[in-house]
Amino acid sequence: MATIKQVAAAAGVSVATVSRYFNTPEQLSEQTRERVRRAVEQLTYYPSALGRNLRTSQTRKILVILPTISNPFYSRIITGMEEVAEKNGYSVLTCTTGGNPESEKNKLKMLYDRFVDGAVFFSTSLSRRQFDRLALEYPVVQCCEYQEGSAAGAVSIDNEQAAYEAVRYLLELGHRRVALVNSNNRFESSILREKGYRRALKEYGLSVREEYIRRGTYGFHNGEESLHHFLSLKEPPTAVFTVADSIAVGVIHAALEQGLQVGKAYSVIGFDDTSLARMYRPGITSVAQPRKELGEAAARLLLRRFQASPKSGELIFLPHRLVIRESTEG
Amino acid sequence: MATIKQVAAAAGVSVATVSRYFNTPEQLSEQTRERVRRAVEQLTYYPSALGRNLRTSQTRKILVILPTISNPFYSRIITGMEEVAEKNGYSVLTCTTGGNPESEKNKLKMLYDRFVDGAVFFSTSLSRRQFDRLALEYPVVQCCEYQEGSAAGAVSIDNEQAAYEAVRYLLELGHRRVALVNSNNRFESSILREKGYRRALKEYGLSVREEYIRRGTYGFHNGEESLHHFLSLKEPPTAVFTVADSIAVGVIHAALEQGLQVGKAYSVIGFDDTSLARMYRPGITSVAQPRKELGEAAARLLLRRFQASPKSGELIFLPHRLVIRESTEG
DNA sequence: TTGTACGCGTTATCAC
DNA sequence: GTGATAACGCGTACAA
Repeated sequence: MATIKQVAAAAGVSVATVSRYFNTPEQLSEQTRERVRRAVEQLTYYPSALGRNLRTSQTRKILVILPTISNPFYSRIITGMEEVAEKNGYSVLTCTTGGNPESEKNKLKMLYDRFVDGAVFFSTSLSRRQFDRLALEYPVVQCCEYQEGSAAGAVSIDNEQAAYEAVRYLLELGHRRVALVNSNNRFESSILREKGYRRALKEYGLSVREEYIRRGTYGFHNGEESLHHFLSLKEPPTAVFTVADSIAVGVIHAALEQGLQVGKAYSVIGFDDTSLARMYRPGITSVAQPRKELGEAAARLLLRRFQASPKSGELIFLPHRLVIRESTEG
Repeated sequence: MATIKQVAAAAGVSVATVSRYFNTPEQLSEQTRERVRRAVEQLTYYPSALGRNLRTSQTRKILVILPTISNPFYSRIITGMEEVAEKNGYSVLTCTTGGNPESEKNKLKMLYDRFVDGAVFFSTSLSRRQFDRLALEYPVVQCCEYQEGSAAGAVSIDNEQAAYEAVRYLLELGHRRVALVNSNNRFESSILREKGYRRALKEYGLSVREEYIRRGTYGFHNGEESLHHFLSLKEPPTAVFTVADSIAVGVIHAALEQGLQVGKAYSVIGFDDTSLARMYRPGITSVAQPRKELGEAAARLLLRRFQASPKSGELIFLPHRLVIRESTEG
């Protein structure tokens, strides 16, 4: 690897001039520029980020911390972030925690040791307190989740309202026995979606039956098992609202196997409107989040924190919408 | 941000001692260790990667360059890489190119400027020549794809044989009009899978009909459109081998809409055995790759290159297997 | 327009 | 066991 020194020597100029060649080439005379150009080419020199980062004390890198990349939901969000980031001279790096707190702690080190300038979190296994402290010290924002009152900004849809509307739609369809398959984590989104579910029932004068509420993973199996559980009840529900398309697929899959007619008579709603919802048969009615916009907003929020220090955690809500398909219409 | 100097001053020791506190604490006396510990805590000091990386001229980071994370296929591969990497003190960072050559070039800068120690490629938009040059200069390996004779090592399944076996399975089922829906890129995997397809037909004394071969994206739509094309032929195929589960879903979706009985009579095979193949109805017969093992092997390959310089590109093949489901059995 | 010289935060070498 | 000090590669005042 060639260093700036070697290039300077080869070009017969000072290292400062070589540095200028890359950073403010217009300051150089045509001649010098050419001489440096040749030396650079000759030695195939490329300026080291190691030196530059140390000198400027920034890396121009943003870390996105994901629970997993197995969920295609994240893809477009990240694309959105990237577009905004690159437009501002930043690169986006992603890493996954697998939902493992240990692993997450490990990734945080990149923030502590300044390997990246800031980070975007989705879900986090940090406690509210821990995350608050983190947000106070490092540029950090949340996407699709948020801790109220944290110094970290956040971008999200209104999960309570979204769930409310989804369930209301089922009620409008005539269903009176509506179940919920939630996730068993303590994420704000899960709590809020359950809240929305309860509000809709209440509004229709229906009481919440605890046996209609299931909590588990975001996996396919959670859906399957939940359906079997529901069918084992004396009064099985006739509609199911789930907090993920993958769960909805599990529910529908199992329902069809049991000979249920999934559609208007037996309705199922998913969440996130992933490609799964579109491709499955029947197509799955699902709550769509504005993914690209979520990513863009999150990136902008983070970039803003690089400039000014946090006034207080800015909270941005973006609109969701219910995409109707055959799983509630067929 | 506290620096090592400030900590040294606060603890009344030299910076060297503070450094030792983090790197070789056993070298310090109980006393000193305690004094440093207190100073570190007091100032909430955390060693900067910027300084360390410069000094050691390594970052202990591996970059994984993906076309997209929307394909759940990659998830377990990356998990495998991470396990091996972390066990060796490396972290895995991923970034996506969206298949965009421009974007890929951008990510390569992280390699050039030593922001990461090495990289794992899946598909690449670099030409063979370009990739070869890259591999000569930087620690780089390929996963699931490979360029024969490149200095970069690679881990992959035997795509030709895998495709051959899949198609042979369709032939054994009695099909004589077997179509292929390939991708339209020039990746080695696509070329080899087509080769395998042709070999199987040949072995059964069947001629390859060009109208039975379609090339497009890995998307759902490619499958749908391909099926419609096939049905427009005078002699439509009765079985379709596709190079991705998402394509297979498109084919099946469209086929069912056309009233075809997908199963033994009209068979479809996918590739990669993603969760999609398991969850779709009918379940999709698919060629499974040993994902975790692919990731582990790729990581090991890269780590080895960090030690010794490339003898020549090592090529590792891992076993695939055909997972039979209803789309060829129902 | 160009060069000199310092410092960014760390680790490694060499003394003591 | 501990301290000085010289790198690492770069950017940027400041001087020329």
